[in-house]
Amino acid sequence: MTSFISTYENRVDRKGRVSVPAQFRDRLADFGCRELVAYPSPRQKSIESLPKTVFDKLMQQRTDRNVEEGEFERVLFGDSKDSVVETMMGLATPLLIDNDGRVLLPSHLLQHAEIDGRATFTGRGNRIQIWSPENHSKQLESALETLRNRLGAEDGE
Amino acid sequence: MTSFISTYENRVDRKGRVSVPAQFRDRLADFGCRELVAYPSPRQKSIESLPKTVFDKLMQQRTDRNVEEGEFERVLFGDSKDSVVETMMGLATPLLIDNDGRVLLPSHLLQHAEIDGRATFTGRGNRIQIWSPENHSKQLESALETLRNRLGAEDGE
DNA sequence: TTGATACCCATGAAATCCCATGCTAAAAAG
DNA sequence: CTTTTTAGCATGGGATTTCATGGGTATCAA
Repeated sequence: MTSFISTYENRVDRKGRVSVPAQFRDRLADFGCRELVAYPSPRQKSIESLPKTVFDKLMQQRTDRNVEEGEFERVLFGDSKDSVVETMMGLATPLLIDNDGRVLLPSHLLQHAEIDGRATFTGRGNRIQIWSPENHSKQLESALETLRNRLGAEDGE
Repeated sequence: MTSFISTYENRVDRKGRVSVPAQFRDRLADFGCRELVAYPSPRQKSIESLPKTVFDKLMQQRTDRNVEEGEFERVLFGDSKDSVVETMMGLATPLLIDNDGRVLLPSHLLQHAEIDGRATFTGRGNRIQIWSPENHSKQLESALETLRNRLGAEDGE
């Protein structure tokens, strides 16, 4: 299946609208999907998002498994181990893509990601991350640093 | 199994277009592929690229498996162990080959590889590298130097 | 009514398509 | 063996389409 790759920077207008990069919209269309589900990243100052169809599928599997296994308490009250995931569900927001290919980013997500004026969309395989350009650069720089260390600095060229 | 070999130097026009060498296009056709995925080499001032079909296959292995297995947190937030791979996904760009056999090189890749006016395509088996002619010569020279040292300067000339 | 959101259209810039040209190397003709 | 054709390919430029973006208007709820 197709995956989300590459990085794009788009403008957030005064109404809070941003164009989802056309490349990503095309990938979404492969899923038969015009909607994202977005939630704050717990570790980073970024927004994570999934195609709604993928998100729904995950939820379904999770529920089914608990029901099948007769985990009544877990179905009724949840599982303390999963509290992180369940917390995220409360924070998750569906992002409907309009006819012009734009979404409206809710303010709590904008605040979490410190986005103001410009937003960087970056592909993560089956996810899409949304950053402020500044925070994205920082993150990328440190990730590359880690990568270089891991590969080991060979020829300087 | 077909592979990319040999080296070609082509012109980058003012729109940022470059012809992909016909030899390489033919190899791509063997993969049933009219598209490359390009990303900066972390160690060198060059662009690395793979046939999109090959890249997709790689990604698919790690991407879809998590979804199938319902690995919740991993799908939602990614896996810190895989951060290197995810970083590369953000840096990767699809390069669509047009009807004239050309691709449009995005500016961040041109900058990374210090390409301006001319580009050197060089086969690396299953990959294609793209260099500025100058950096490519240097790299080649030092690679040969390394090779000579390794083999030892035994036989006279 | 007011504020927020969805829908519609206009615009400029950038990416893509399409066609013409010229170069080079191989093939054909003398 | 030399000269002439031919075909494949890289390259340039103009035309066309895609895309991001801004603004106006309709719709709905508080």
